[in-house]
Amino acid sequence: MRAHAQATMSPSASENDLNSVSPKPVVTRFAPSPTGFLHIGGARTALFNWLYARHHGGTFLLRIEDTDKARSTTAAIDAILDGMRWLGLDWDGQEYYQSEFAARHSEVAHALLEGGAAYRCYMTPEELTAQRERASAERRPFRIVSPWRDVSDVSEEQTGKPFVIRLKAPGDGETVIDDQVQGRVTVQNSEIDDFVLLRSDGTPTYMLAVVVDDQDMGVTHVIRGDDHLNNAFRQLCIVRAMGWPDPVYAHVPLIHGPDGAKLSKRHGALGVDSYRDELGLLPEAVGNYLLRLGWGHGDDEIISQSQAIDWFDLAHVGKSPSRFDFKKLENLNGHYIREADNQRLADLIAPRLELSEDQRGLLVRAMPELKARAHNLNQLADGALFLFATRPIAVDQAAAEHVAGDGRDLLAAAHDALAKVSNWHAPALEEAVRGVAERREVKLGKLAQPLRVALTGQTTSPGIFDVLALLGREESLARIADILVEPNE
RNA sequence: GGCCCCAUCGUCUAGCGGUCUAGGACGUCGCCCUUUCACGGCGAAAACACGGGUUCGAUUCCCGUUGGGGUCACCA
Repeated sequence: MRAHAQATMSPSASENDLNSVSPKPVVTRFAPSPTGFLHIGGARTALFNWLYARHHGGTFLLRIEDTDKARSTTAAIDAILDGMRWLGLDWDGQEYYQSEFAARHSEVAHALLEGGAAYRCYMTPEELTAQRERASAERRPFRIVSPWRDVSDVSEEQTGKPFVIRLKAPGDGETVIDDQVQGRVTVQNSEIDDFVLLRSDGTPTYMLAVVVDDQDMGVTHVIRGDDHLNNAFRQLCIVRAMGWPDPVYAHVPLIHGPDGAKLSKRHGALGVDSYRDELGLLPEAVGNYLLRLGWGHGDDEIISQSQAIDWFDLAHVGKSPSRFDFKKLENLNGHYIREADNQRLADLIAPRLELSEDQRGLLVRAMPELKARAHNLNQLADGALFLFATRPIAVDQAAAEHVAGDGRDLLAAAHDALAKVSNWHAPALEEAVRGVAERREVKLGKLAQPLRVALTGQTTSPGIFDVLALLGREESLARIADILVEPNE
């Protein structure tokens, strides 16, 4: 699989033991399976686990559930780690890889077997499907009934055949989980079937692996997606059969697409890497959005990561699924772009603009004007394009009309006035341009638009005086002159 | 279909029996600011799914209906 420092499965976060007095220290974990990118729902689960641990001064662990070797890839693992780092979700210690604990999983399965809480089941796949089909034909719920459940002595001929180890489910009574998000949930034990612990090839199933790993890693709080709530009852059977302490469960509702159905590729469900690279979002915006999706703190909307750590709790996590609203995410992103450091933003978009050092300087200087207008980094980069365009600059079709007719005359007048400005800064430039407008008895807008088109090639841009100042005297006058000499097409 | 869960403006949510003629945010629509676009400011439309209870009093508690979601593998 993958080389990494040995992750010791030391029970509990022993480092904290001396400091914590009565309640046991909180240990949470995020346990993604590396079969794809870190999707947005996973990111939120990770965020909640991280926040809960940090809020309680506990430990946040990361475990890669790579037991399905056929579907797990190192590229997916890297994408997950990368996504978490980007979101600022640092995990404690080395990440764990579930595949490395197969022996331990098997050991527990056999312990269960010895203790009589599990049994070898020799049913063939054919027998299984036959049973399943019979159930659906009779329109009754399928629950496996293995003839091997209570067989004590197995014939020698049989023992040579392949078998799986199944848990002996309780059968009667009921199991209750006090879920920190969903509340008290009760399930009749008759609903819980004899699920597989160890496959016929000796590998552990997910159901077994999670429980064993959570126990060995000292996980106290299992915070995960709602889709695992049903599993929790089965997992609890293993926990109790082993005599281990129940973990605290918190099942967070899933994120849905705009149409209310589970978020999927159809909705453009993306990896967090796409939120960064393709959508041009800032990690603080994505984090803030994810936090507020399904959790609230009064009327607060803009919440920093440290505030989130202070405020986060499971009690205020909503119980119903929430829909993903991209508009709100982008609005938040606009806010964080405006808040962001100019140099940082310039560094973020410089690569896609392919700038020289000098040009980077200009970009930083222009940033206060540029960032006020962008909701994502793509818009930010687009907005900066005019600064680095080479003359004669291209003029948008729609913009061209502003530099024809009257506009052209005004532009000529502006050019002359600007050429006389000695102190090339916004205030002086404004004075000169306004002077022209007054003499020609036109509103400033009549002059500003042609000027904007000549300087940027577009009808929208930062304030025109800032544009002039940013571009500099020589470049500005040249761009205006270009328009004046070039006959309009 | 069985089991489990959920239900406040279009969306995210506040509300934890009277403070609700239901608050905030995004989005939408006006107006203001203004050289364009944004930003910002002001304002508007917009919700307690329905029906029964409990209670002096229900958005808040209980039951049912409807609607939505999750889950039913030798996948995780």
